[in-house]
Amino acid sequence: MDEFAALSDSTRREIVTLLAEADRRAGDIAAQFDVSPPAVSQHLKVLREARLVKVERRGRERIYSLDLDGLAAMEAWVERTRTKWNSRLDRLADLLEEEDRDA
Amino acid sequence: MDEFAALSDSTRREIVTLLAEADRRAGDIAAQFDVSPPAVSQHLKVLREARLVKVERRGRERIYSLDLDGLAAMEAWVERTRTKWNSRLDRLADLLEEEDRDA
DNA sequence: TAAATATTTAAGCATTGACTTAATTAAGTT
DNA sequence: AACTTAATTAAGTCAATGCTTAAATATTTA
Repeated sequence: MDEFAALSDSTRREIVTLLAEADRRAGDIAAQFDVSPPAVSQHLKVLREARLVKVERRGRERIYSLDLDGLAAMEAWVERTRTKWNSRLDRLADLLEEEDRDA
Repeated sequence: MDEFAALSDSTRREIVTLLAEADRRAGDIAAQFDVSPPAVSQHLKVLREARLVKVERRGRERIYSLDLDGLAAMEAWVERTRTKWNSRLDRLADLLEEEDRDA
C-alpha cells in the first residue's frame, strides 16, 4: 500500500495527526479510538510500510513517531501536478498577450 | 469518497496527471488506459465527487478539466500536519537551548 | 518461574471497491 | 425517423480492506 492508500483511511490520518503532536506508545494511540487494539496495530503496520511512521522498541512498549518520508512523497506528487497545471496557465497567458499585440 | 480515497487509486492519479497537462474528452481519457470506458467513467465520477476534476458538456462529448479544490484540501492537511511537527521541533530546540544556558 | 502487561499475528467475516458486459441516455448524422 | 457516436448507469463478480476475537510473542514484575 502506497502513501496515498495509507492515508485514504480517516483513522490512519488521525493517527498521523496525533503523532505530529507527540510520539506515543502503541497502547496510547489505540486508546484514542473506538476500534480494538489489534485494529489499530494493523493500521500502524500499514503506516509503517508506507513510511509515514516509525517504531522504536522500548522494553515491552513500542514508541511510534512520525516519519516524514512518506509524507514528502505525497507532497511531491501534488507539487508536480500543480507545477504542470501552472505552466499551462503560463502558456495561456503568453498566448493572450500575443493576441493583444496582434489586435 | 474524500480526496484522499479518490487519489488512493493509481489510475485516478494518472487521470489527474493527464488533466494537469490539458483538458480532455472522456473518451480520450479512457483511450489512455487498458480498462474499459465504463471503468474510466466510474473513476471520473469519483474524482468529480472529490472535487478533483470538473466536467463541461459540449454536444455529446464531456470535457474534463482539473479542479484544484480537492487538491488544495489535501495539500492543506499535509501542511497542517507538517506545521504541527515543525512547532514540536521548535519547542525541542528551545529546550535544548535552555539546557545549554543552565549547563 | 509464574503471572501480568504491551503489542502483534492469525483466522474469519462483512463491506467496499474496481472491474466487466449489457442496457440506457443524449446528441449528432444520413 | 433510423442509425451512429459519446458517455453514463445498471447489475453482477471477485479481490482487497477493516473489523472482530482468539492465540502467540516478548518483556517486566511478584
